[in-house]
Amino acid sequence: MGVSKTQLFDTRQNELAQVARVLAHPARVAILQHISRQDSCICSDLVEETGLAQATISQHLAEIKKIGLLRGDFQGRNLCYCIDKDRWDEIQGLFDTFFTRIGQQCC
Amino acid sequence: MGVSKTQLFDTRQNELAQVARVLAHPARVAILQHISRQDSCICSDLVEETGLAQATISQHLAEIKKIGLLRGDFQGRNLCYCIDKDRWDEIQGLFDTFFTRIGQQCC
DNA sequence: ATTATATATCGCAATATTACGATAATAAAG
DNA sequence: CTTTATTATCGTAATATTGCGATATATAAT
Repeated sequence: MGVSKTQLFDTRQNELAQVARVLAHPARVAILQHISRQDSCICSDLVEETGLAQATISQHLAEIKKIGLLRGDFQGRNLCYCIDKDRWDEIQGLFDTFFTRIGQQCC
Repeated sequence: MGVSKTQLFDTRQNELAQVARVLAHPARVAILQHISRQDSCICSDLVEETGLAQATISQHLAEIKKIGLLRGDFQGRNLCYCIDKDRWDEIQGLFDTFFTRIGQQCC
C-alpha cells in the first residue's frame, strides 16, 4: 500500500521518527550547520552555499520549521533565520534518551 | 526532478542523514526498542508486537542492517537479532557531536 | 504608491519509501 | 532426504519526497 501506519506506534516513537525525518536529508543537516555557524543568524546565501535552487531551499526550511527548530526575523531586506535553542536542546534530549536507554538494555 | 543531490554535501552530512533516515520511521524505532528490551536478543514476534506484516518487518530489519546496527544469530529454529553495541555507541556519538556543536555555536 | 529584492507557494516530473501477498531460501528436526 | 518453521526476496500498488521553474507574496527603499 505505501502509507506509514503511524497509528500502530506510540507518541514518543512517532515524535522521534518525525524529528529524525527532518535530519534524514543532507541538505537539511547542512542548512542547520550553516545557520549555526553565523554569529548572528543567516538568511539565504544558503542557495549559494548548497547549490540547490531557491525553491528547494525554501522547502527544506519549511520542513525544519515544522518541528519548531527555526525562528525567522527580518533584518533590513533579509529574512534571517536562527535555531530555536530551547527546541534544539529538547530534541537533543529526545535522541540522547533514546540512544542511552537502548544502549544500556541491549545485549 | 526528485533525486537527492548527495554529491553536493560532505561525507559527514551524508552519513548523519543516512543514519537519521533509518530512525525516521516509527516501526524501526519500535523494532530497536523491542530488540533492546529482551535480555537475550529477539527474533520475530516483532510481527505480533507491531501488527505489521512479516515481509514489512523483514524490510525494516534490512534497513537497520544497512547501517550496521544489527547482528543476527540462529538459536535453534529462530534467527535472533541483537544490536551491535559498538556501532550503536558510534552512532550515538555522531548525533551527540552534531547536536552539541550546533547547540554551542547557535544564536 | 512604485520598485527592487527576498522568500514562499504552486504545479509538475522523477524517484524513493512503505506495505503486503506470494514465493523462495534457510536451518533445525524427524 | 523430507518436513516444518522462520526469514528473505520479488513484484506490485499507493503514497511521499525531492527538485525546480514559474509565480505569488512580503518587506524595504525610493
